[in-house]
Amino acid sequence: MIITEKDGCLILDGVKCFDLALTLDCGQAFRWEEQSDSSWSGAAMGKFLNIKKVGNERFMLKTTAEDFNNLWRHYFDFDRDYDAICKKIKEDSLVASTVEQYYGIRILKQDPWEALVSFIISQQNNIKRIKGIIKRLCNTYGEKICDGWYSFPDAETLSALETEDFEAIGVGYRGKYLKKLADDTAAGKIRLDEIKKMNLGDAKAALLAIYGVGVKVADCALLFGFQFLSCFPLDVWMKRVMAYYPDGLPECFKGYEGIAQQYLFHWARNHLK
DNA sequence: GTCCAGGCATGCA
DNA sequence: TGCATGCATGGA
Repeated sequence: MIITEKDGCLILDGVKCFDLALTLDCGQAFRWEEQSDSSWSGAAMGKFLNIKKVGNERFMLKTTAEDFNNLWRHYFDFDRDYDAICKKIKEDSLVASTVEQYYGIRILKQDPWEALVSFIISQQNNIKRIKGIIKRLCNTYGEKICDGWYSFPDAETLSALETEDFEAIGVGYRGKYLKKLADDTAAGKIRLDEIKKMNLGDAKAALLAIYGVGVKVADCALLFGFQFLSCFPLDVWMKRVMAYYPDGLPECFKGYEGIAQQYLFHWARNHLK
């Protein structure tokens, strides 16, 4: 990947396996919005970013070199060889067809807190409504980053709310989960930074101990927020996909089950309605 | 009107 | 690694 600065923007060349719509709007992150010029705007880690595909393997990012190297490079996992991973998981015939149809899905390295809160909201909910709730949460309780964009509110901020305040932005019965999570995190009873240092088994057990977090929400948080690429979340769509794997997951997924899962998830939502 | 969505806690057997 | 049920909300 070659990085050049131009007119206050960054140009990335040689970026392989990166489709903006498939990566930013595939149900792993909920804050990215496509703009009228087909660029994508979003916020993460307290920063705003606009990114646009401007050529073959070429992208233009409205950000600084400093923020790119400190944050976005890691967020998009640009230093991981996704082509090699795709080649490996394509040893499975169903994944091979999904990768050819939807080539360019990457797993984002999101902030653990944002991922955990987002996937608690996601339970028994649909993606369109999840995005609306999270936008209201950020616009109401986040700090302003730039015109129209707010940070994801931290635990201290949310611990000042009551359950009714969460319900007022449309989270429904999940309000009591968020209230307790915010309180316990702000008080230091839940330490996401410590969970991030654990092995997968311990990290999953720690997340499952949180009120409102079950197996599915824990797996999504671990995959999208704690960088455990071997997690394979089973939601209602993936349970339908599992009919194609009566003998369990193929060996070629090993270590990258979560990436295979995201291709299969996208395929299922489009073909198994 | 009914059904469903990136499910979970609770109570019961 | 039991199973049934209630739960908030809004789009299809």
